Amino acid sequence: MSDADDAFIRQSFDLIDGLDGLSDPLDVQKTIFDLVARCGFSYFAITRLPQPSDRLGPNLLLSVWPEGWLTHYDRVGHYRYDPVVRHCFRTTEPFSWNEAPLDPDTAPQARRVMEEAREHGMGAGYCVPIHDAHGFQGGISLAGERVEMTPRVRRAVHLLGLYAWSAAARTTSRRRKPGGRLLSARERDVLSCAAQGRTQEETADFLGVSVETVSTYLRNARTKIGTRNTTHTVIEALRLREITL
Amino acid sequence: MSDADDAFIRQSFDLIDGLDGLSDPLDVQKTIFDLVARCGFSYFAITRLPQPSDRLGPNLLLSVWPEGWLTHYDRVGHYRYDPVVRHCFRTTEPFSWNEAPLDPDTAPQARRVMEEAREHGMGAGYCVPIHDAHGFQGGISLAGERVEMTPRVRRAVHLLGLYAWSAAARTTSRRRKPGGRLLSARERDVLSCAAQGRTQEETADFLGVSVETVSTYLRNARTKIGTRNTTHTVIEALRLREITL
DNA sequence: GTCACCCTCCCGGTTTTCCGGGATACCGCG
DNA sequence: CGCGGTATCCCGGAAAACCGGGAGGGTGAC
Repeated sequence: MSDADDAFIRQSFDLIDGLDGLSDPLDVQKTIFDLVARCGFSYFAITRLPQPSDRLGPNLLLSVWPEGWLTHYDRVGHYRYDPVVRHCFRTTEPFSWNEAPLDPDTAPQARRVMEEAREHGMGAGYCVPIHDAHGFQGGISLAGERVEMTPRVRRAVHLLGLYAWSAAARTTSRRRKPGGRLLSARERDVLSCAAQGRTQEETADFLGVSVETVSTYLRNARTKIGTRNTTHTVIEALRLREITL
Repeated sequence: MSDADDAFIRQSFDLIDGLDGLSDPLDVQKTIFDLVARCGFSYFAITRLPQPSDRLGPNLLLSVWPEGWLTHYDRVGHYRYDPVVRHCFRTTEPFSWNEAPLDPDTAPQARRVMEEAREHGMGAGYCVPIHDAHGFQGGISLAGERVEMTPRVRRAVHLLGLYAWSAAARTTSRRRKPGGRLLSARERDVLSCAAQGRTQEETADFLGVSVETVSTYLRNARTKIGTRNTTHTVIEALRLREITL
């Protein structure tokens, strides 16, 4: 309720207002970092996540992160056990790192991740998970020696995280191009049809090609994604965002 | 940037701060409505959504809605064609009702929904979709004759919507009993297996039943959900949250 | 001007799923 | 005590999907 809070909130909104206009990811990074620093954090990272990957590096969008931490994190394979990452899959609410529960079966590894983070100057952190219509997409994490934010500042950070993430995803247009896609346009077409329950014949009709063509597309999609049948392929394509509902 | 905006934002944050303490849904409803009215809206609704339901009524959490609109909406079956609802499935970003795209195949029905809403005093609206780790969960819609909000107010409303929704969901403990589910446990099992690419035979092995049983489950699930084949059923079951990935 | 895709079509044979009948048994509700 | 729902199993024929080939034409890249 303090004036400091109000000032921070106003600045957050100012920043959010300004994000739309930015096109250089470094501008985004700098302005976000300024704000992040104002609430006591030393580091932050905005990252796309799940993806067929067990490393964080290739998925990082923007970050100001301790020297050597990322490479270490990836080399050791922390991604798989990081309780913060895991918790992101389950919740849409922002949370403090220490609130992330430890899975009983990977608790030792998880503790090690947190321990090593502490040694790198990140004794505490705050994470805003980002979900879209298909589930967990990524997140923004703030880190420092300690976290001390009023509930009100947390909420401002929550909102900031949502918009910062989309600005980061937009400006670092890593992928997104059809070149980055796995499937061809036609392959996506037939999978969309399949998802709607069409048979190959109906799909062929709908797309104005022969059944054999449709069959070929489905087969190619199967081998490309490495799936076992059409149902499996549709589900995976959905997860990979090759198609939408 | 105006003082009015700042005042609104401050009040939004005050309200959000206060939501945690409320346990009576009517208190939540009243305070939200006060705030909603301040940015020019006459109505609002907070609703849980997809669910095995083609009616909105049973899923409404809190609302201040025009007389007779809801019953009409449900009687006519608008839920299935409402472009605002449909758009909620695809996006996590708040949007104005007029930004919701019309699906080409249901455009006439969709236009009718919007037309009738207008006749009920809701010529414009603003919707904040709510998603959780499993996808679209519900939303909060504000409505009135016109929408005129500055970008900054929209963002405050966005944040407000997120917290109002969880407060509404928490206080109206309208729990969906497992009895409310459409499919039986076994039917869900076989669909999960199918989603992972298993054939009926493999599924039978996995579940320790005969292939015929698996086949029967799939068939029953098909007829229950009203789908055309396994792929279609899996997709729909996913949408209805009967199964998860 | 190859090379690599993509789009399109075709074939024959095999596997899988779908369809629409069954059947038995258990359980809870009224 | 039926009635409805679930869980389990069975059958035979029809339809659809899958498999592994082949093959021609287009386009863009190196």
